[in-house]
Amino acid sequence: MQLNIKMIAEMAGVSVSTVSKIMNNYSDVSEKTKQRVLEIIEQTGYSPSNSAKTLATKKSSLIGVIFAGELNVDFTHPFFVEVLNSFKKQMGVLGYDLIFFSNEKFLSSGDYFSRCLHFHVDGCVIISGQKMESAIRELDMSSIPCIGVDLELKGKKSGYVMSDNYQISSKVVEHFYLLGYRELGFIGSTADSDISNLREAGYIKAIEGFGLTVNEQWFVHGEDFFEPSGYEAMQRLIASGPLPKAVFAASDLLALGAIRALKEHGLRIPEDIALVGCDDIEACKYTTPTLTTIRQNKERLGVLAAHMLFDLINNQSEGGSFVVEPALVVRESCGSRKHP
Amino acid sequence: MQLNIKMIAEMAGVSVSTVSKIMNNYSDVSEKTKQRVLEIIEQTGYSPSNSAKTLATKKSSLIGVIFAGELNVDFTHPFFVEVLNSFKKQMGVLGYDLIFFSNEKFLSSGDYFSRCLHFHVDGCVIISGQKMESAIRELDMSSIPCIGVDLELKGKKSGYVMSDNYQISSKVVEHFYLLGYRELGFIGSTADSDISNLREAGYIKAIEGFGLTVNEQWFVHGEDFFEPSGYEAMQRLIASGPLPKAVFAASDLLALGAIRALKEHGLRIPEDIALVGCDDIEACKYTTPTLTTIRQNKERLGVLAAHMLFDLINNQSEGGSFVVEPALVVRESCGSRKHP
DNA sequence: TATAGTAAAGAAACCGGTTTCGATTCTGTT
DNA sequence: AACAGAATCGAAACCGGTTTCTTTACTATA
Repeated sequence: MQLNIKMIAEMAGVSVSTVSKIMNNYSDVSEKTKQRVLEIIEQTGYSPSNSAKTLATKKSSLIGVIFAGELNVDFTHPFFVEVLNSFKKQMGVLGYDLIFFSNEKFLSSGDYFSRCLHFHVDGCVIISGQKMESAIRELDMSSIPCIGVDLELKGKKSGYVMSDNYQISSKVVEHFYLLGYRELGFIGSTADSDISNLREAGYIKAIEGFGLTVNEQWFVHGEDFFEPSGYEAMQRLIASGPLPKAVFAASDLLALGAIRALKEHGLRIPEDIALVGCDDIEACKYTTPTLTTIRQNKERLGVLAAHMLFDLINNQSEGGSFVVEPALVVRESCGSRKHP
Repeated sequence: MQLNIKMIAEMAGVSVSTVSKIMNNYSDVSEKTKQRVLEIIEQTGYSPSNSAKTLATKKSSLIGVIFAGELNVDFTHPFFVEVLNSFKKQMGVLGYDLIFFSNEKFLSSGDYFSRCLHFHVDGCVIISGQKMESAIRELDMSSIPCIGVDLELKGKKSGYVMSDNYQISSKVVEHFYLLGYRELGFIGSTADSDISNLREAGYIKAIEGFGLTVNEQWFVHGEDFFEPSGYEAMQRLIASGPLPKAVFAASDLLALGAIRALKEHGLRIPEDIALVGCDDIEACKYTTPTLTTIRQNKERLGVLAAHMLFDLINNQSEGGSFVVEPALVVRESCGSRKHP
């Protein structure tokens, strides 16, 4: 038989209510009985049933984690997974556990909202590089506290965290500029992605800010943020005529694919073309040449997401957003000498 | 107000019990009322409270996921995370969701068993490259169905999946042998790790099986399975005298670290020393030279783990283990020509 | 000593489901 | 028409907690 509150009450010779009060720090219980009961709880290792507690209080201490968007983003995604890791740690410290919703087909059109109700989650975090689907929109607009990671949630009980994408792009352009590169290209994603669009817009703005001209021929797009798209995009760039001197890829995986394509064509990095990625995933350190990239502070993104969600759950904030400053990580893929 | 079974019952003009019976496929309910109620459920999008259901049935449709061991293994681990991904997908298809236990300090000595009871999980999966801790042992011996990934669980309601580590090693040795390498080294981990020990034992056995001699000077160990340990282990190997002609690293990350050390010393791969890793993580494709490695069928490991756990939960099996066959992935790090 | 006020504890309703068991209605048979 | 048996449905107890409200015991004050 499972240990329950009634058994604890009997062992201590008190009522069930008294035990409950002790576990929830009510004040109307004498110090003496409190100690006695706590000792029994300690000895027996009693832990109250989460279901019963949730049923009674409508609070579950559970945070729902949603990988939104069509496939693609899951535990194997090198960027999100690090944010998630930090988020999980921080949420654990705050006393919450994480529950992951399966988004398999058999779910009625990925109805995240009703799953949140089903599990009585206190809040949830939505991870996605893609534009909003309607199921997410519904959740965003609901009364369930939500935090988006790289996803702009606007609901009254929602917020989001992301890196400063404009600044990402401008740091890249500045780096290129100072090294003497003037003919700049871009590899983005056509996936319905706010992130890609923001980075591209910022990139264009920064180029113009430095008084350079934007050549749209050097702007190509893969269908997502993964390696094969980068390969394929660079193939097109190579095929389409004279190359830019430097290219910014909106993700490291895109850059990795681009490297593969360049190598196949016997082009040297950075002598023939310089390259900067984005995300600073592990693999950047192992390529030849090693990949200059933008480091997003994933740990901080996770911690911020956790704290924002906590505040939202406890009505201590009104939502909003946090933007985290990126950092340029200089490695070998842009060379070091001034270019003509 | 939250939609609940009573409201559905009222709307349909039937009793609560009838609604419950319909949702649980009882037979003593007429087709007519069944259709009427189902229609209302459909329209309203009603989804029964998991807490209430769990409280009443003691089944939660939740699977606990535990990252065991001291830190180190978490969402960012390139191997486990892929197994987990496949596991999650399969478990989703089987109708379960995943809950991740925080293993933060504030938990009384990581008492996984009581957390399982707390959440009424139907079963759990334990992921770890390290030897058993007592908290895991307790869970293993309990009546809660458990599956270990790379962790030998022996309890009556437990099972495990792992790759055939002996075969991993023997495939590597065979590869070395056929390419003409005779002087073989090994980089393992001193972490209390069954995996490292199994691979090392299998490696030695295979070397002897080919009639070669084992030189223990060429067997070095890092303190874990990560890149810095590989770097540091290779440093020691280089410092300690004449090098072997080929080295098997018990993980790709160890191999990556070894590559870094070799490059720093101006040693060429594979001309001066050949290298094989293990796991086939993404990064293998991006190193120079690309890394020959052993591919573990992570997807299959995840699927097997899911099905074993499902059977265990439904009393359709007695536990046991599944061993998955590994495959050699030949890339550039061993060269291709026969060595003298 | 009587009384008011406070501290401590418990009874009971409630959360939203499940499940047993008894009641009622519907068949078909003689 | 009477009745057995099956089909259908609902009442109520239960799961393990929380919380309100009442009761009881104790303390302090006049």
